[in-house]
Amino acid sequence: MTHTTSDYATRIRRSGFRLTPQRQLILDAVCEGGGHTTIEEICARVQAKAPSINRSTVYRNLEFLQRLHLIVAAEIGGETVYEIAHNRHHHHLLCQGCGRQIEIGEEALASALTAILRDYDFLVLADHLVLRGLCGPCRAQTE
Amino acid sequence: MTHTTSDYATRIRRSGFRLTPQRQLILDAVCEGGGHTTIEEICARVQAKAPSINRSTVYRNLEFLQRLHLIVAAEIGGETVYEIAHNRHHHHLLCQGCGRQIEIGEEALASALTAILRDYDFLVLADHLVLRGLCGPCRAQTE
DNA sequence: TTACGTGCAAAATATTTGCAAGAAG
DNA sequence: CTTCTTGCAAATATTTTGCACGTAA
Repeated sequence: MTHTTSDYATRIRRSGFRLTPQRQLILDAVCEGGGHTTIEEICARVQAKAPSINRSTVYRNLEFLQRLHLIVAAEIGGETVYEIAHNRHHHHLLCQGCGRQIEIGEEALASALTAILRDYDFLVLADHLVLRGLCGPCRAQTE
Repeated sequence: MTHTTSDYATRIRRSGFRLTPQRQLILDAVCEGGGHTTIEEICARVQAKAPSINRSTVYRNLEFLQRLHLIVAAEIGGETVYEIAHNRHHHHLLCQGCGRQIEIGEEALASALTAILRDYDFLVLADHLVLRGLCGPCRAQTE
């Protein structure tokens, strides 16, 4: 969940791009989100530290950081959200009751996806899926 | 995949709302999409038949038809898409190579979701999931 | 006849782009 | 120095809203 700045710095420079304060702050902002973070939240965090940073810079860099696979995007309820890229593929459980996010390894769905490959001749590439539902406490509360 | 107008008409009227030509055309447009249809496609189809129908009417009615559970929405790549509501829960496989859509029953993921309930005490409610990947022919082509 | 719905236009949001000035390497 | 980046502003794109008029039931 944490990111060591130097690592990212190296990867950005190695790719022939520059590590600007803006990029660091945007990366920090995505990281601080813990799980999924919206553009709005990213802008807020970034501009709290450096108000002069423009929205378009945020847009451009979120796309840039995705291209370098330093962050990944997912859709939740029509909204694009971002998080720091893990090496390990994984998915998320998002509780509609309390908003809690649970991260699960890709193995949780692996057998189902294998079955789909077998039954439908279709290779699912979807990493980083968001599955919505209800966690135990919230289900108990609803009943 | 088809919808009998009278059935929908009845359901709309029973709920105390009106069946307008606009609503019929919008419902038809969603239906013609076969699988998932974007707002843009819906507007195009609707306005081909009745150019005077306004975009805002389309927006309003897509929301309206969702409330009545006559259509359902899903997100693909940040875009909201619509389709006629089935009674049967199901998911979609979307080929990133050729754009082909394959519909799969909910049972394809059932065991995985049951395992998630057991392992994480989390009940996944996500019906109508969109899984992206590559179909057989497209995988063969890529290699 | 009576609300429910629609078209229109304008407002509110969200995202993208061109360009000159700034700065990382 | 070089050219990648940024900020700014304007252009686009997308969605929502208010309101008077139209119409389904």
